[in-house]
Amino acid sequence: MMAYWLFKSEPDVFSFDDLIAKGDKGEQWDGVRNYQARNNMRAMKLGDRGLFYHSNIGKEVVGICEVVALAHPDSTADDPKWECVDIKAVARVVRPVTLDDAKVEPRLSNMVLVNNSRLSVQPVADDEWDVVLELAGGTRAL
DNA sequence: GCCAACGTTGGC
DNA sequence: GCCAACGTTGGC
Repeated sequence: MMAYWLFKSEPDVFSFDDLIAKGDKGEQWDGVRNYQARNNMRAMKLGDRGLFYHSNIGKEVVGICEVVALAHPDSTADDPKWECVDIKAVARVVRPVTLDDAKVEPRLSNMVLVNNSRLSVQPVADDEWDVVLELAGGTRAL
């Protein structure tokens, strides 16, 4: 049974377009040094889907990604306790869903994005996922 | 660029 | 094991 997540990235460091450029192999989601975020990645299964969110610039969900490798040690960390999954880009959203959109949508009032803006890898509830995609007007192929 | 919120570190 | 100090994130 598929779970949903949200991956946050500063687009001037690593954007959704950068992930698209990595192709089907995707890219390891390295650099996470937060236990909650790491634990979320440990809980991910192959095929789980995620919202790709641009923080700071845009502050919006711009695309959908998929987990293509289970959690493994982060090659950029000196300590093997830091793990990460690999993700690849799957689709763009038709219309980006901004943080403001999420804040004013009552059905998203419990969303982690709205309530804990600092967590960089977050779980997304099934119904929240549906609402976000509805606000996005669906997805389109890459 | 500021600062609030949060997480981590380290002294006690 | 508490908590003050510090560092980082990310919205504004």
